[in-house]
Amino acid sequence: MRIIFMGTPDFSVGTLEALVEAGHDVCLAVTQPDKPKGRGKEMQPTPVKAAALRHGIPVYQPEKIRNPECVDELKKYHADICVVIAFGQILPKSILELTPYGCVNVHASLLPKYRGAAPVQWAILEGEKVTGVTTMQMDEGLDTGDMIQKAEVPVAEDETGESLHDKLAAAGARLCVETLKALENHTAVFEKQGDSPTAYARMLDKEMGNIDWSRPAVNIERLVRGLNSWPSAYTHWQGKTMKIWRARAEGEGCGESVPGTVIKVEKERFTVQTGNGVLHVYELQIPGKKRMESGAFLRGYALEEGTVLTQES
RNA sequence: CGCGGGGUGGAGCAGUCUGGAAGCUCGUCGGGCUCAUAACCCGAAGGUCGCAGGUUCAAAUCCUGCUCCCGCAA
Repeated sequence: MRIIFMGTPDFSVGTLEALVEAGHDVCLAVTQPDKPKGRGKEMQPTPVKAAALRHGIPVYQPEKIRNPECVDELKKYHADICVVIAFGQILPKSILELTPYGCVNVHASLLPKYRGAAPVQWAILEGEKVTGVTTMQMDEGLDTGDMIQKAEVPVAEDETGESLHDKLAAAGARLCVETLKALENHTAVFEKQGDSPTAYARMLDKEMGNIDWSRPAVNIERLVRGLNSWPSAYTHWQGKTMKIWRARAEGEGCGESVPGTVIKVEKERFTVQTGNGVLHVYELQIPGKKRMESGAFLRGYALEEGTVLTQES
């Protein structure tokens, strides 16, 4: 099929390449404008743009896809279908109806669960054992279109936002190719979503990673895993930000110490009291340093039992 | 030129302000103790102190340039 691809971050790249690989004619890649990024605030192409350029696919980066001239631009390509995956802008009806097959979206959850911007991480934060990807025929609602196909992906015990992201990106790429095949063969079955049983998976932000030690340890562990590798869970120690990269919850009960207290320091880990249960910390990072094992941290810095980690710096 | 922290044996740190023999906690290797050990005791190896230049009798330490890493911000 002749495809207009719309996507922006890493998550989209695998699907773009799978479509090319499957022999489809990707005639245009629509992606967000370049933005200054990184420490030197240098302009960086989006991952989709970089991939498109590698494949010799034209790139279009509208500031606002809603502008009428964008629709005119897209019309020029006479595509059969638009494939949208993590594009980052809401599409107007005129674009949804632009091509014969309309717009198909790959969403990183088992819809109707976790509609919204960060379904991957929210599945971990909510403690899901299974999640997946869903393809759907887009409509004007946000992630509310009729579902076409799904693929389940189990959530591992030690799953992180990043590891799950990679798994789902790969699963989404495979599923998308399947879905296009079904559409082409007219064997696709559309299924209404109904109401979502979960809250809207709102965008992640840095503040979410600030650990509230009064919460249950299992929830904090999910926060650590779900927000790894971005934006990461963190706490404060000696006025410095301490990112927690790897931790495990254990037990129940609130103990005698206030939540956030380091109640035990061992050779390769230390243990923090939470509102319910304790959290063993295995890997962390402090400003100016790379991630390090707790053991390495404890050898170089004096972390004493009784120290309290706090939400405020 | 967005703000800031840092590069010291294999790991994590101290020492830098107030130049003057490389330190701490571990790891590794050898030996000992022990039923045994991630425990304890004894000993050993291992470092161009990120790179280059400068000042000095003398530089990890002061000055200049470069490079790599990281936190914040986006």
